Amino acid sequence: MTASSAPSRLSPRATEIVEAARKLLEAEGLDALSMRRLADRLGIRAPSLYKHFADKQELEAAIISAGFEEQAAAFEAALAKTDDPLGSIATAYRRFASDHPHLYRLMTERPLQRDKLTPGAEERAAAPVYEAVGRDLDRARAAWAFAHGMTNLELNGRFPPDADLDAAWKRGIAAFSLPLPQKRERSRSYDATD
Amino acid sequence: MTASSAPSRLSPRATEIVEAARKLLEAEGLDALSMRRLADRLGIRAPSLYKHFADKQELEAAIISAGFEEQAAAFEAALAKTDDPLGSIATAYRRFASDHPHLYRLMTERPLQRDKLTPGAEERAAAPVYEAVGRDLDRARAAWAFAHGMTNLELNGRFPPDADLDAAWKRGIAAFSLPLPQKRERSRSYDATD
DNA sequence: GTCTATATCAAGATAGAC
DNA sequence: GTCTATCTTGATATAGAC
Repeated sequence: MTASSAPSRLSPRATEIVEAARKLLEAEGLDALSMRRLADRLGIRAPSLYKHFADKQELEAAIISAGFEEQAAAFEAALAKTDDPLGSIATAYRRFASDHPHLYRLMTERPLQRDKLTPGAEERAAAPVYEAVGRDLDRARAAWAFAHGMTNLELNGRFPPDADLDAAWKRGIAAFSLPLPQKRERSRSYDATD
Repeated sequence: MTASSAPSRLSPRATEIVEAARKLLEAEGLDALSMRRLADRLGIRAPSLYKHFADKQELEAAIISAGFEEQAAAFEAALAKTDDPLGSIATAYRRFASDHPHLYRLMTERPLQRDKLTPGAEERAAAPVYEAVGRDLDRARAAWAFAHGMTNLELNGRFPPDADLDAAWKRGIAAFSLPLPQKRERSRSYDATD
């Protein structure tokens, strides 16, 4: 009974397993992430995994938690040195998803089992977005939805192949950015229709 | 060989099967949509379904095509009688997804097999969004991404339970709406920071 | 921490008769 | 258009030995 249902520190071996699982996920996609195939990669048998994780959900939650931590670090770094907070975070967001599309899917495509996640990880990833929009909750949620929507539609190949997605990203970022305080004249420009 | 891989008119029996499949999907979710369970609902055996559809993907494509047609009709109706095109379409979009969450997921969560869809159905559903934003492609894509992102995050329970999602929707709709031509003063108001 | 053996279940799909 | 019989594959998970 090494495994527990409450999120707790992982043993060294469990950490190795999570890392292998993430590699498998990123290399071959969500459908390939089965206990059998993971065990194959580790050179052990599938039932052995259950000594480290109570069930597959717990393993997935560990992967997701690690993803949130990584996302949080990327967002915090993006925010640290920029005068375009939302643009900078959006770029980091987009990059994270395109670097780890299958991980991103795992993290977003289903309801989160929050009780199994590392406490605080999700919040830590969300906080920089909130900061970047001037601590306006509605704006933060709308901006997040925009970024997630772009990412998801892009990952699912829903845009035409010739679509200028950079331009669409820019349009959305502009729509949710705070006006620069030092130049008041610009506060109207990004909504000019033509 | 009743079934074909190219999208063609469905036989009456095939149409019945698609309707039953959609009911099963909407009632019990994507995981429940198996050939066996569908056959059960129809009172037949699973192999019989393969006389009407070459494979499961073809059946799913028929469901998705019907979903696009329905979405298109809803959007066209929403656009017909309103002075707030994007707001009106957004409401229709949100309603479609909340009325048919599992269908919405089927329609959005994976890459589309476009060669199996009813020709034109996807485009017909997209056209009203394009119209609603003044035929600005970047704006249309950004607005679509916002709406899809809100919907997807909502369906996946990613927002806190006490989040004011109506407000977030309003904020996003405002961000992508065309300024009203007759009242020029309003064109700044929806971007006021505070 | 890993093993073998096994339970249980369900999926998509085909062959060929009627 | 539907049937029975069957193939093939793969999943999560448990028991109990070492």
